[in-house]
Amino acid sequence: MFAKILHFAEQPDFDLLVFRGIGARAFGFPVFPFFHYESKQPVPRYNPQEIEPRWQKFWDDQHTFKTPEKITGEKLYALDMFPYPSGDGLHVGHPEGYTATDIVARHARMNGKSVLHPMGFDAFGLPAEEYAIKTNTPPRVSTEKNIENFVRQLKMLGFSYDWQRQISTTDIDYVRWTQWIFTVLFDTWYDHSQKTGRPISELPIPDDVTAAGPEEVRKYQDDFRLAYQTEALVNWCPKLRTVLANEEVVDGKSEVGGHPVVRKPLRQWMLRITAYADRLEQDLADVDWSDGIKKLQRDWIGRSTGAEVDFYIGADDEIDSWKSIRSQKGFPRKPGDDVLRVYTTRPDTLFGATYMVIAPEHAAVDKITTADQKDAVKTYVAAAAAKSDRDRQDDKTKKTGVFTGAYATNPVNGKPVPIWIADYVLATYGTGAIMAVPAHDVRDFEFAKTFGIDIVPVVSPPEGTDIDMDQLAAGEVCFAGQGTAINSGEYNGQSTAEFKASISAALTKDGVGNEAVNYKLRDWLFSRQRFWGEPFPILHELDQKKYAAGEVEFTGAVRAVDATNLPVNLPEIEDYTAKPDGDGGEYQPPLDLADREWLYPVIDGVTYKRETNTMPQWAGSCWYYLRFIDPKNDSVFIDPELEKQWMPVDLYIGGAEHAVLHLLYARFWHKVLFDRGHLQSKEPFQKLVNQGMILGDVEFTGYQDSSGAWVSSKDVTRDEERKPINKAGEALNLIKVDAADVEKSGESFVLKSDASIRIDSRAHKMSKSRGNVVNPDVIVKDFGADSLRLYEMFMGPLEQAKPWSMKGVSGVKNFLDRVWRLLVDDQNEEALALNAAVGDFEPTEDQTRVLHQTIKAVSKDIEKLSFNTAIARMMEFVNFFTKQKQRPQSVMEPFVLLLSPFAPHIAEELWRLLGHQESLAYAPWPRFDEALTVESTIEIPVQVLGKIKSRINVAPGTPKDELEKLALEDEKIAELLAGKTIVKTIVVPDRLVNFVAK
RNA sequence: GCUCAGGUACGCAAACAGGUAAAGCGACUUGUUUUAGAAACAAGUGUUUGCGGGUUCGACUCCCGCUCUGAGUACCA
Repeated sequence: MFAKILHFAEQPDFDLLVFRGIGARAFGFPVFPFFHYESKQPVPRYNPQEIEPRWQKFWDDQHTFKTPEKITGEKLYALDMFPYPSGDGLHVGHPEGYTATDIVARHARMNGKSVLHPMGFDAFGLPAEEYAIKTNTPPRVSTEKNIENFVRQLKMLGFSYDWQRQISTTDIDYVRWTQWIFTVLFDTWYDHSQKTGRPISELPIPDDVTAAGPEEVRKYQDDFRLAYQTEALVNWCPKLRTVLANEEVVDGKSEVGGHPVVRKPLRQWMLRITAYADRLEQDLADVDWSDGIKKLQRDWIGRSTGAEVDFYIGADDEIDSWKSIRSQKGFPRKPGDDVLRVYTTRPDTLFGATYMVIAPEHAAVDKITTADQKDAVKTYVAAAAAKSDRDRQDDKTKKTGVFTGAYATNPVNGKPVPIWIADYVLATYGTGAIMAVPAHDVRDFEFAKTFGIDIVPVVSPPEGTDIDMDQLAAGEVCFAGQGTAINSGEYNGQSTAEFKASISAALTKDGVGNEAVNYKLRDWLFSRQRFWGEPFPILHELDQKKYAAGEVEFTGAVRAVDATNLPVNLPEIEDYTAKPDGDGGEYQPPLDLADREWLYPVIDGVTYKRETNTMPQWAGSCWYYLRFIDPKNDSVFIDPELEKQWMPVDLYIGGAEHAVLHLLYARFWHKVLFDRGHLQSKEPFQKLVNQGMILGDVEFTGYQDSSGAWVSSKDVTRDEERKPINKAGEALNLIKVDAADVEKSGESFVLKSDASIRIDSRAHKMSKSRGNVVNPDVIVKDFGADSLRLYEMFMGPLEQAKPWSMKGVSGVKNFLDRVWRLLVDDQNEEALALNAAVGDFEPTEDQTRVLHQTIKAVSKDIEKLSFNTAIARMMEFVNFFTKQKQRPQSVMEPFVLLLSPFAPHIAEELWRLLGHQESLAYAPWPRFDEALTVESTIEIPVQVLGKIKSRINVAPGTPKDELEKLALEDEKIAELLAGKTIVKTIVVPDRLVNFVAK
């Protein structure tokens, strides 16, 4: 490659500066010479730089891809996961999914379907705000600039979006409806008995609450809303000055920027997604997603069933009265002060519960701790609070804990069990307390071993398990599986399943337990202390007297902004770099910098303070697919009639990184809106496909020690910071090795100069720091948009991760060049003219067959989203017809149509050359005739004992007995079978003949 | 540790309700033509499907075990 470049650079008429600028310096990879066509040269050579912008302008001017007003016939809603418009512009990963949906959309239009294919931008979020803080530029300004750049790049790739429908989550008009949906969530409670979300006004209020007055009623209602506030222990990132969702914290550090995260209590808005957990899980059955993604979502929801059980911790002499009250009144909704409530999936092991553990953050910690344990507990709890999630994780195998000094009573046998505090119990799951059964739970087992607590086996393993019964009885091993009950009084002998059922019934009868369901899924922490997000449409009532006196104090009452007063715009901020501080030196969100007029609105004479948290970036992406259907409506968020017509999304393509959160959140909102009668579709995304990641070009990496000697990669390990070290523990240097200096040896690569040195070969994720990022702008400039589209589809299966290869791009460019020459007279320098070989010929039988085979294969492959094979079939077509002296126009035309969804610009250009004045965007998709795809003769193998010995030529569809006869007549076969007896003959028509002979 | 995906030529890949292994692209070799260089055109090279076993007339495809790679996840009681 370098030789070429130098050669080129020596040319006096070659623009060296341009070359250097685009190539080696700016982007760090070689540039292929053929993009430097002189554009003065009019037409004969394929020149995407001239063709592509021309057709893009044509489509734009003609509104070619405008969504039809009314659906006629079938509809297709093809949707891409809209991008965050970062300042870096489009990444080559974006066009992969976008090209796939574009092919499907274009193909559907040609099949007469009504197509909705929109694009928009998910434009709230941290980077714009970080940029604002750094440069004091309003985020809206930089965001709009970035969107403009994204639109330019997307148009440059020739996607058939209906640009009239472009939206951004930051549009004031869009924010209005995002806020409106929040008010719906705020106004909704989940009725578990009817399994639906209902207006808060329909929430039944218990009499004692009503009697306590309107204030109590309000609090009761607030407890049930899908959007509610809580004082939550949050992941606080001091550097980013915001709270992060659990999902945004990776290894105790912020996902964005990698800053340390600590835990801190703060008032937060939460969304009660857990109320919908069951429906989110069950309705997965109705959608057409891969099993992998469904499983991912199911695991994330993490439904488990078991029982809640109360352990008595009150005064010993009152236990009998407690028991009798419980057996009369039953299991209360909220546990009282006299019990510790636990959640367990194994109520059948209750007899083996030899101690209890509560989380360090559990509310009962202070209450139950005895005087002599106070100091130890205090120390432990403080240490646990200071520990990051990362630290807790690292110590996972080492169990820590402290005894509270208190005991509870085991409800099944009345035995006292000690109560411990340990951080292996999570405050946020179940009830934050567990009954510990060390004989049958690995974690409890480790803990009990560490602290010398009794281990009582109560489940005998079934036969066939390699658990030693003696060891189990001695408390030396732990068995977590199912089996038969022992040491469990009257329950002895029951199987785990029977026991679960019978004990649950007994606990319920005594009022000390209840069946319960739990989820790993937690409620969604929905507020951020940031500027660049949707403001909450929420007003906090102020104490009016104190406000008049200049003090700000909340009454606790909260109301939503009336729909007529939406949107709540973000206030103008003068200094984005300022850090607002509250009265007590507490950190305040940036919106507290707003002027008083914005901050303290007066409604009906009452002064409120606006909520100054903002929504997370997920909010806008939760419903954008609905707005695309009706983007300009200013009376509702979507016209129900249009929603009915277009929903659900028929094909949704995007990165696997959104397989869990975005999809779960969007489905949740969708279901709430459905329950409240605003939507008619139950699920938003019918078919979902995750594209694989595009990795950088394959790199070879070797290792050298400090003396510069090579170290084979099999002798390299990683230290704690994942830096490479050799066996002696010395740090090693990573050395990039040129592909020319390595060769394959067995399964791995070795240095050519020293075959004992193994070299790592791997394609890495594209990243700025690695310097292997490929910029789509450059590819379009060098090869054209059609080549980029075609290459990204040709690399391999859509869902698979694949490495980028510049040589591959030139391969598909070469294909398009061949397509061009197939139809264009490249000798004619004067004007664009048809190749002389193309004409009004009658196609030969072979030509017809190749055409129909190609139509068939390409059509099927598009339906299967198997674009790489579709392209391969078109390459075969071109290889065949390049050799044909006569290329019938009636064959060339359908081929151009087949190519058009993949490479629309060149196809439009050739379509026009073939004499059509209209765009081919709505030309009917070519049909094939099955009969014409059949070969006149086929060659089939003849096997003896499963080994191929000969081949015979027959007409397709030759019947079995005929085939057998022909095979037997074959000379070689006859020779081989001579003197042997045929035991069995297998004949598969059109496939093979196999003789089993002895 | 667990879950999932995957291992086919030098690289990317195709075929898999079991039936001619390598379609297609790149790489490589040779030739033709044109050439300042590239390009174009033509012909050709390569291996038996990660390893071991099983089922079968027949296994890349199904089953069992192992191994390697990648992704996700992490005490969820």
